[in-house]
Amino acid sequence: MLEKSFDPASAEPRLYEAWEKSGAFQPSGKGAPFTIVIPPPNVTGSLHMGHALNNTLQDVLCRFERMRGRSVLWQPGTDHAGIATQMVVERQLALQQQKRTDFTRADFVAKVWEWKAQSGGTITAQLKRLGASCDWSRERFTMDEGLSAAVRKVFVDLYRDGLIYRDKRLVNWDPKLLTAISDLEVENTEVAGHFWHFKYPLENGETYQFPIAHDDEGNPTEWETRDYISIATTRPETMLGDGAVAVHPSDKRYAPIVGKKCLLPLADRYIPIITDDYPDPDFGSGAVKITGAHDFNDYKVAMRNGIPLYVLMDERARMLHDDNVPEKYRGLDRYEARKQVVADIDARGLLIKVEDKKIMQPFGDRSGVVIEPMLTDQWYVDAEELGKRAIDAVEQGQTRFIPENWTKTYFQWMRNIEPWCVSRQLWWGHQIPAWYGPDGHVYVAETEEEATRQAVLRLTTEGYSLEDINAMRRGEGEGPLLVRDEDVLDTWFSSALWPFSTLGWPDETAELGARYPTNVLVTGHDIIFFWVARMMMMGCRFMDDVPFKDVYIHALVLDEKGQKMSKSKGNVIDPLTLIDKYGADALRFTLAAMAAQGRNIRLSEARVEGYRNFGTKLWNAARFCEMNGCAFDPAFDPATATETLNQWIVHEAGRAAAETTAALEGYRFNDAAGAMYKFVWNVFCDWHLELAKPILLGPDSPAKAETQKATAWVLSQALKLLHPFMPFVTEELWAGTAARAGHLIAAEWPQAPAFPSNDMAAGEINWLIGLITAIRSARAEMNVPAGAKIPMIAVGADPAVSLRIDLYRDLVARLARLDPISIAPAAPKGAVQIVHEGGVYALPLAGIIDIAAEKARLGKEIDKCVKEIETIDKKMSNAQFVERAPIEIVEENRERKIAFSERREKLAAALAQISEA
RNA sequence: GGGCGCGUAGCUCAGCGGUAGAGCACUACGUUCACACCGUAGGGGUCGCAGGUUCGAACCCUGCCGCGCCCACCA
Repeated sequence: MLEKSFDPASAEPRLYEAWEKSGAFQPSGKGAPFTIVIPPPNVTGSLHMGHALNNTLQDVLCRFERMRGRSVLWQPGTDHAGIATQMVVERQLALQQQKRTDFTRADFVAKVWEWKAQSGGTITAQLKRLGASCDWSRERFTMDEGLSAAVRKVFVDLYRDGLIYRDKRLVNWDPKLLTAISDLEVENTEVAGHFWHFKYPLENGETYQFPIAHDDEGNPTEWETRDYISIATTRPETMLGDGAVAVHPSDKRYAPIVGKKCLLPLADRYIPIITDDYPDPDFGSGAVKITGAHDFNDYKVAMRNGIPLYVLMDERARMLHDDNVPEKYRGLDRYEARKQVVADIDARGLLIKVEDKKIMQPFGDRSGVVIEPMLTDQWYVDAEELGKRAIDAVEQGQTRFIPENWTKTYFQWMRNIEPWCVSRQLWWGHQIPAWYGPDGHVYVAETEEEATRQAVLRLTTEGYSLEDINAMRRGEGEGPLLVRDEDVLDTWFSSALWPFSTLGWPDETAELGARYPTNVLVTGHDIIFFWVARMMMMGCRFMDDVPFKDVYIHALVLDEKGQKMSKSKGNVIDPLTLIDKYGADALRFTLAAMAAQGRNIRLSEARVEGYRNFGTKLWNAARFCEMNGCAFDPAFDPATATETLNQWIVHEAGRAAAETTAALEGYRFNDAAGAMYKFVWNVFCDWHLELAKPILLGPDSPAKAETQKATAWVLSQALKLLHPFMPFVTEELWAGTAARAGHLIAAEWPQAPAFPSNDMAAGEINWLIGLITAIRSARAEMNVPAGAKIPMIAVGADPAVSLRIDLYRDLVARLARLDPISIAPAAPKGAVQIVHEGGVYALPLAGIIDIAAEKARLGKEIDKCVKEIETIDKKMSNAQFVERAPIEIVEENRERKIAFSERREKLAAALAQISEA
């Protein structure tokens, strides 16, 4: 016996455990492989709405394909999330008044592992609550031994081929986290700032004529004598590191002083005035100060022109104690230094003006502090070279993006790609497999032994004696033989290998052979660059093939007002709260139903509630079946059904199945969910069960037996079709409605041939539904009390209609609340008349009928017909339309016109009659 | 500056060349034995604006007006 209602809280854990125990999450071994690798959530993470959507969609696909007989592997795992995880642990240390540097690196890393062991399972536990059918026996972690080995191998291999190299150049430096970060980890935000205009005096009191007024043709008409060059900056403190002032070569205003020198105030150095294409003569003064060591643009100009770089700041963005920095600024924070510089410039009478200005400022996406361009040694991946094949693969369609427009985003980035800075000055992560020898040479190898071997070999040829070398190895030399690079790799480096490293690479495992390329990657567009592009590069390079055939890019989940959810805004909707309140099925169905391609999801709780109600509806339908002896009979063959009603519902179920299947094949999750929603609620519950009631509640008969079986059969098909979306409630009903051998999760997906279509039956039942609806509508408009039974007369029914009336008399009577139903040649006086599919049906309400209301109703109906007819006439009278439109369309219009005309005539007759009465 | 996307019923959104749709909200009615997390019926839209293509446009094209996102070095 089914309970009165479904209780997700108790059923979900129980069902999940049963699935896992049954081995359903593991690939079956039969059927073609279907593989998805999960976008590994951060170990530090907890489930947010984005995860909920992402994993719901993956689970829908996995369950769908599993039921279709594929050997499904959904590969789970988590990401070590370098910066994020290190920050979490450091925050915990801070609570105990400790900091990372109180520990040795090894001890700190051990602490992180400890933390991971304790709390790292949070997100996977939460994924289970969602119902994710991952193969947990294969769970991986980006820093586990196998994946770390893959990382080392990839690094060494790329290094050997010159695709990874060490270089000193300007990087994005995070002065809070004290590490370099990649371009992608920088968020440029517009903030209110200032634009300071300074005078740099010319050397030796030199002067020149500077135009200050122009005629209509742009020729100067007025000049002033200047002994300085005017520059403007948003970052005054960097002026201390200027190496030159640049003007555009075509800028005539400055032509007289190009090649001369000006004084760099405060630093009291002389710097050259040079030309370069970079300055825009129409912006600011047209002259740009060049601070090569602290600005990306200036760096390029400095490189091109051989201008020296003056490094001003330390790793915390404080002014250096260094010759480059005048004494009074040393040790100041960059913003303190800024104030001081402006004040000092002003004091010297060199401040021309200060403007308010919106400026784009770079912030670290994790630290939130302003990023400082810094000249440091870092490791870089040659993304341009690796990107070539990744671009080709998408151009040639080996990987396709869905929706397709994301290919454009992908190409745009890939075609303008910059070297990828992969080293991070952190402790938590994959330490770079590079060692430095006493000669400063770098040895890159998968193991220290190998690096040592290389070092020994090289040093011997360089003239080091074996004795010295061995002394260094023993630690008895002047220093150690090798010192390992301290840096770790960008988290995305290991993530980039995920599709093959989790399948066993570099070992040639069976999975790797069978499952790479994986079928589809499901992810959000926010990590196309971070992750998708990098997987494409690494996959093409190391597997010689793309990592996935399809990339399904899903929406972002926003709040109901369309705002990004964020803790600071306080508009975060917690998926677990919704699961607690409405069940995982309701949340899943909501997300799937709203996952239309190319659109963001504005989640509202009302919607979740609505789909919870849908689950309840399904549950109650199943209870109804149970109470009425609709027992599932495995021997039942829908093709043998002889009852029209049963033929019809099988036909309709088949349509729903086909629609759902096609939608899922095309990643149209919303259409798939919508098709099932409509079928279950508006077809199966609203009509099939209602129409079946008289038979089911009536005496035993072959028709009743067939209806019971057909109804149970259709319900079980619906459970299958809904299972990918609502796995819990459907699984519970699967077990609760019949004794079955296996779990629903392992059942076979309904195939089209199982649903014989039957247009005759469809036509008949749809006629019946239309008639009942029309009568109900008329009753309501005539204010007939809902409970009142009234007579109906089928007027002048032709033999076919008479037959149907006889056949469905009881049903119509029951569902439209009629008694009796008769057939007569003419309508009685004062009756409400309904026109439906060419037939006229009269409700004799003499006495109770509101004649005015009925006239109004008929008038409205007639108006509708007239309007339709007019529209059609307009089309048909257009010779061009008849000539050029497809015949089917013309024919369709002709038929519609006939139908509307007939309807109008019958309504008009009814109106005439009621007017007489 | 470049790119992507969105403006359709009060709200959230489907539809994307041939009869304007759903959910929620709203109104009226309902003690019909699965379900009030329900049932029945209903109201509500010049599909942002203006042109164009077409026999026909919410849908295709162009421009404009709003809104959002991503990328980018204007000091």
